[in-house]
Amino acid sequence: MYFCSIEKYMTQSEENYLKAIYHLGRQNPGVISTNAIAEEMQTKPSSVTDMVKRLAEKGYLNYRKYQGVNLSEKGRHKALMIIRKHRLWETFLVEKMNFTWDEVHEIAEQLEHIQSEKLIDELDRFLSYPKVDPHGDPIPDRNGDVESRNSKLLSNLDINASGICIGVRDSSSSFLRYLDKNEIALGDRIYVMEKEDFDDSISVRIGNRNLQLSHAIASNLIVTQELE
Amino acid sequence: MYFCSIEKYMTQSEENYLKAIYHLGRQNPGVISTNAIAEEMQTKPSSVTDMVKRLAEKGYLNYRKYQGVNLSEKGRHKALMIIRKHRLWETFLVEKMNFTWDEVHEIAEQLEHIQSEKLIDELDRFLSYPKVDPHGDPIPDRNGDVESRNSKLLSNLDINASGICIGVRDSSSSFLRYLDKNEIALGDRIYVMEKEDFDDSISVRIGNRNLQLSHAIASNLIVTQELE
DNA sequence: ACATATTTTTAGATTTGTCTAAATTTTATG
DNA sequence: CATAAAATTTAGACAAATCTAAAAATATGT
Repeated sequence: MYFCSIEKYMTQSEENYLKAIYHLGRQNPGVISTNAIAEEMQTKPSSVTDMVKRLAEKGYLNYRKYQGVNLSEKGRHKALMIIRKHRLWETFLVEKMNFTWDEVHEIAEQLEHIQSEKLIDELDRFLSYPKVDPHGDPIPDRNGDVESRNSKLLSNLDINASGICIGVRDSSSSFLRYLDKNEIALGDRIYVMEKEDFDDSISVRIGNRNLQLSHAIASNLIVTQELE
Repeated sequence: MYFCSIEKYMTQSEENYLKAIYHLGRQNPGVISTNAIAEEMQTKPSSVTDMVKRLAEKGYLNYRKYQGVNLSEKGRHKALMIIRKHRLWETFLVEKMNFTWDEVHEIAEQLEHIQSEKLIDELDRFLSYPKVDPHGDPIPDRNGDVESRNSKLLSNLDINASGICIGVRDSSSSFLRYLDKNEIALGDRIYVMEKEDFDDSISVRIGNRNLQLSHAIASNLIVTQELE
């Protein structure tokens, strides 16, 4: 458990960098490069260097010149708290405000910077302590603990295997709208019937429908690891 | 009705100035001085001049050098939309998030800058279209219309008159906590028994209790105008 | 009315977060 | 291993929002 010292608020920009660095670290454990952060943040490497120095000075990052960065324990905890806020707000927007799962990201990007621990804990209670957000991403608890799940990408399932769809790797609205259009939803059981070597597309069965999914689609659907 | 052109978002600072100018205009109709804005915003007159110029350039204010400012129709509408958001969020915090009326102001100051018309309209629906916020302040509707009410300050009621407490002029947490401690709440009927010339304090009856209220208190309680 | 006080504005500096362009360090290649 | 390529950092500039100090305009008092 991380104990918080009394400290000044971070700026929104600082919070956004921390979140980006956290996400990059999940995708690709180890040290994170300046260029990777710049791409993730849609900014220039020189801007990243400046910000990284500031965050390192404040103790959120471990940084060695030319060697890339790593979240410190303090930075990891802070990033998890921002992600907790983001995902709780997304859940709120879908569950209570009649938003669809492809509409919530941008607004949650704004709401995640609201500073009030009490508000977030009350929101959590109000939503009955949800474990995952509308995209299936796990919501960290108030201590920063995240429930880990056995999961795989649909594209990695073998023929004749099946899994329950529990999340999306890409939560862009275009991908989400594709899933809506093809009536693929979280909770659906997906059975892999065939895999095409040439383009890595797969034939699946969902309910009583057969669908052909491209690799781009299948590699962005997260399913439970189920032993057959 | 005001028709909105497609326009860039305002910064939070710009929004805060607009809101301050709106409030100053209500307190004291006519032209608003640079110094008054500086005091309201807890900043320096030179900073106000800079901002006022920008807001005037963007069409939110009428400004003549050395002559003070006025909200334009566009500025008034924008200010009302910010106030609508502020008061809806305050209502949300009290009604759904278990906040007390003295805790909500600062968080609503953050939330009022969230940019999403749909979110605000959904929030309005979710709260069943409230007419007033937890402090009794009226909530503008989505067109910027505010329900006007006949109201008076308690300190202006005559002896033997009575009124229903419908709002507070000062919503600082110290004043609100004073009211809580003395069990004075919105909706209470207050009967004026006596007025003391010397210090303008008044004796009132609320329910079956007699209370002595200083002028500072009585002049911050808003009551309905009731004819006897 | 005229000198003085007050208010308001301008000019120049500061901070945050960004940029471009140039310099430096690391990595890759022949 | 030397040199080219790529990645990273530095230096200097800019916009937003603020400040201080000085200048300009307006208001006030006798």
